[in-house]
Amino acid sequence: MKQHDVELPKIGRPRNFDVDDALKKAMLLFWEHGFETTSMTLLSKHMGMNAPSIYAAFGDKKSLFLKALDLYVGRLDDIEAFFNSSSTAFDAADQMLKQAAIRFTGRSTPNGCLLASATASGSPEACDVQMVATKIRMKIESLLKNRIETDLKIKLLPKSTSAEGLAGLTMATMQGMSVLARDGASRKKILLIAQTAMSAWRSS
Amino acid sequence: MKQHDVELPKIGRPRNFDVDDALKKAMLLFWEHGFETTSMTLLSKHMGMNAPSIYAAFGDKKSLFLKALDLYVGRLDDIEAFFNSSSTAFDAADQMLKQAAIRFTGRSTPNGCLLASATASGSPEACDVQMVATKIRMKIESLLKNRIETDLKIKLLPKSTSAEGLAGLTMATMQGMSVLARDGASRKKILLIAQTAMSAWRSS
DNA sequence: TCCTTTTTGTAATGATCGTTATAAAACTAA
DNA sequence: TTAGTTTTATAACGATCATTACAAAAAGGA
Repeated sequence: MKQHDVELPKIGRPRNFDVDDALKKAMLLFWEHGFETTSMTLLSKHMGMNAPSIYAAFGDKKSLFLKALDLYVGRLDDIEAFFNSSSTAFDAADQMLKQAAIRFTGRSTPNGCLLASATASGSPEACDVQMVATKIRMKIESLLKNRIETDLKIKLLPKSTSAEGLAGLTMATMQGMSVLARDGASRKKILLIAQTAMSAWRSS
Repeated sequence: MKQHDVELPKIGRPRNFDVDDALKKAMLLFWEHGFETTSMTLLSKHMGMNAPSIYAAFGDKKSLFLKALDLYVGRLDDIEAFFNSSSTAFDAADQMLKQAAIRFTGRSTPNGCLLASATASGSPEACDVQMVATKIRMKIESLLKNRIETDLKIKLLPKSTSAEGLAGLTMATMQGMSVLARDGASRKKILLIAQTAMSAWRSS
């Protein structure tokens, strides 16, 4: 899906790069090396653009990262729609973990989760970037918790179920799977962890 | 516990810093900001030592980080002994998660886990430091898996139990709890996640 | 052709990075 | 006091950081 929020000028020297392609390459670099530990030099090299072109097209490094993060996460509305269209909260969480396991162990992408690792640590100057990642995680967890509470209301889950506990465990498992994936764990192993986490739903 | 691997010289100008205290301060900084994103300038300031003193006492930044990591993790033999002295594998994992939850939400320490966040991302030059953290995680998981298999042999756990799945889930949960703790989740919340994760043991 | 507009490539900016050369300071031993 | 040893503080090192000034290049419109 192309981004058409930046309309191309009709006159002037034409660009010799594709905006979406360049952003995707930036995303992959941030995914692999993190926000602060990916240098503009490396970005410039892999994006096939000189630094001034990057700044003209995406703004400074922080803006570029936030755009890359958006590209990685996708629209939160879509996640909400996915949760709500799932037949059960269990299915929603199960599918999310399975898809995460697959994404974290892709052959043509870095291991782990961009959201989990790219801003896991940082200097004091980058704390606002960390806060953006934090807000995304909290939003996803909140959406999942709401979905669980829906099932609780219609007695699809036992009354003893802790929506906060299950939503929190699901998020923690997902972010933890990222760490293990970065350590080199196989897709089979990560999928097994996801499945094992879901077994907590049957006896909480 | 003092480190006595470096014996003090009897002559020469006396040091005006305490080795263990300085290392602890370095550990706290790495814990909060990560390996690459903690500068020598910041370390120097908080350790109360000039850069040359740091280099003389601890070696370069990488050596200092590895010593701080050792101080944080403690002896792996102790972890193994703790696992083996636990009455069950379940208790071992439960205690580990509970203690982690408490450690990740300490009032006088940074949130989250140094091991999880300090090397979560990094430039290509720092990949050997990441590998050290990876090896520690894999070792702990291996010890836990062995402990689970012991219980499996004496039928303390159902035959259908996946030692790899439970050990992996426990590690993933722990590392994931670190992310949520860094996001500001309360100790109560992190403890609830730990407890919820342990419920997977009752129905795997 | 010339003007305007936009992107390009090059090279530079000041700041900060990790690390170290140097010499004064502070101690013990003689 | 003097010599020897170690740590101190200062200041510098070259490298790299994110960012930008500048001018040539490449297009459309006149």
